[in-house]
Amino acid sequence: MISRDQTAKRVAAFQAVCRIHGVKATHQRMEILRELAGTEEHPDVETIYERVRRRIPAISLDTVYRTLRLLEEKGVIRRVGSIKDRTRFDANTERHHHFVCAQCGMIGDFTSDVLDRFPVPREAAQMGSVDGVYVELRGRCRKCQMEAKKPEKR
Amino acid sequence: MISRDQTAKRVAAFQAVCRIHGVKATHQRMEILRELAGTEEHPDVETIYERVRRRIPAISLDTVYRTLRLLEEKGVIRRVGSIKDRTRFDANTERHHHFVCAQCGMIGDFTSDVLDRFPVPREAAQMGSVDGVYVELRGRCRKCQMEAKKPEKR
DNA sequence: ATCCATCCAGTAATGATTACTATTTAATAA
DNA sequence: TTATTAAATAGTAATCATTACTGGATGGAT
Repeated sequence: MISRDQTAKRVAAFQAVCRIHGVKATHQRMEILRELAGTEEHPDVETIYERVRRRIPAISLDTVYRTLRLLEEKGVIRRVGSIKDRTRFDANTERHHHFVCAQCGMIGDFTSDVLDRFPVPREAAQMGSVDGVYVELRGRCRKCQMEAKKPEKR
Repeated sequence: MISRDQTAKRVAAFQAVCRIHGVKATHQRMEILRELAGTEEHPDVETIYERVRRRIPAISLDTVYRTLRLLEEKGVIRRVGSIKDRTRFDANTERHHHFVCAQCGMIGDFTSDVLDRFPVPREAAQMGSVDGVYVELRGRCRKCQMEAKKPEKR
């Protein structure tokens, strides 16, 4: 669980970004960010929509999409999860990487000094300038491993 | 460019896979794989479709999608490129990683001993079993860098 | 408190991918 | 080689996530 302080900090940071970029810090935007900043689940758009709806029943799905695009543009959040159909989001912009369960889609954060110090190979450097490294470990999460072992459920 | 030998080898390997798994090695499937195995471009579905159409004019887009799914299931090809909308494919199943140009979508292969030896952090290992590591370097390719420098084109 | 550019709700449109069905074909054996 | 049959294909419709559009609503500077 993310601490209230941490969540509040991220929301406050967004308000600062709004002033700088001249975009409005509306109720909808704050709630969407608050929702994302308060979880480690890396939710998808539909999930964020459902949850924000509990606070703002009339909010539209398009607003959620638009807001997430805006937040990403401003560098406040990031898109996570390769290949898969539904895009998932992360309000943690500190340097970290992801473990993804191929079965249930669970995403977990981890850090790695090795990856942080990763020297770009000459071979790759020759292709162009490198802005970032995206790393994803793929596997089967603990929970899915357990369930695979005891197929007692019918 | 991929050598004819290499391409032929990949196609032959697929025929073997077909016999083992009891799926038919049809003309369409062979041509789709031949197309993908003969390029280093990591093409998307539409591109593969257009190219195979030159050899099999009546082929349907659905067949291309179905075949690529099949090839991926059998471990003959891989999906590449995170986040983006159009999925791209790679017939090179040897251990390697990708450089992706955020501007034009160019994808290049590279290898890295550091990444191949990457020890899964305890933190990540606790989340579950790790099957694979997906690494992607994101940046701007040489060509796009050049074009950005001389904005003479109107 | 007012004004106006920006934003939002509701809904339609888009674009990639998948599903469906009647017809064709690959693979096996006679 | 030909017959047989399950599997594969072509053509097209359907689906699903995401994006676009529009008239009405709202944040925030004055």
